[in-house]
Amino acid sequence: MNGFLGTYTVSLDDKGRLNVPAKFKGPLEQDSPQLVICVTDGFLTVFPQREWAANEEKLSHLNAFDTEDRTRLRKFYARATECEIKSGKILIPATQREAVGLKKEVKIVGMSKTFELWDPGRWEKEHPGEPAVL
Amino acid sequence: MNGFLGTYTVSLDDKGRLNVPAKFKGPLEQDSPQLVICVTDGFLTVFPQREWAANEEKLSHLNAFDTEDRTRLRKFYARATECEIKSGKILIPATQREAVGLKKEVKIVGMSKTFELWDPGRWEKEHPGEPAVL
DNA sequence: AGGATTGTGTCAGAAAGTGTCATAAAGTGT
DNA sequence: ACACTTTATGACACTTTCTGACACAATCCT
Repeated sequence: MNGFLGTYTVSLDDKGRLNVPAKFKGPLEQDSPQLVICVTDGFLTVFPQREWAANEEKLSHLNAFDTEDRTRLRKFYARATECEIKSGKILIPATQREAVGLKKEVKIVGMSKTFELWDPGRWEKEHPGEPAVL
Repeated sequence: MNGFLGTYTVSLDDKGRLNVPAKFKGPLEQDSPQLVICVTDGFLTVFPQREWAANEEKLSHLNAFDTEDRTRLRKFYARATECEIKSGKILIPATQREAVGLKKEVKIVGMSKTFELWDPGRWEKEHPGEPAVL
């Protein structure tokens, strides 16, 4: 498997659940249904459990007793939420949807080890050169 | 399990009890209902029993006869209180609520092994870059 | 002791999250 | 091009969680 590739437009259901495209289901569920969704600059990044753990590892040198380090840790942890795929769908917490302006339609962008969720409008604004269908 | 992640806004009830979000209940109650709440710089840090013990361990090399070390220890111990989750809620002692200005609304910020309690106003002031909803 | 304050358990209604299914749409093989 | 399979959508019923409130217990104070 080559990880998450490609761009899809999918819809959120009435409760804000993302319908995960079939191509992403495999890689996502293969090690565990757990995943972490993190607010990044204007979009959401979805980390499969294993990948999140790898990133967390990189912060292990920071000292939770140090005020500055704590601020750095907070930036990382405060914006994240643990989620799960259930029945092929992922519930995106309302706060996170609002943080990046997700409405009914969502662009899913594969980034190999992770993937991103964008509001189509914002995606278009930040990637004006991209082919329309993507 | 990834520890405490994410930011939630919850309310204190009429007696100052924190409604612990469902996602935090598991990790909090798993080893014991005991926890320690400590006044840090303008917010409260909540340590599950086990995590508090681990931190205490790290301070064990400090020398209680050394003036500076004693100051450091005092910072840690004097500001802490032992609490418990009961019926899914944690009673935050009035002195601690007042120390960091907690009113009806409280921001809960996951920090992996621990989590923090902030007054929303203060949080906003110290983290102006954060997405508004967080 | 009596009264005030603080702490605890519980519950009902509202809000948010979850499972399932029917239909529609897209993809596949012949 | 056709029949068939897989995937996506929207809807609904159901469950869990959150909130605010109340009643009661324990503690403190004078």
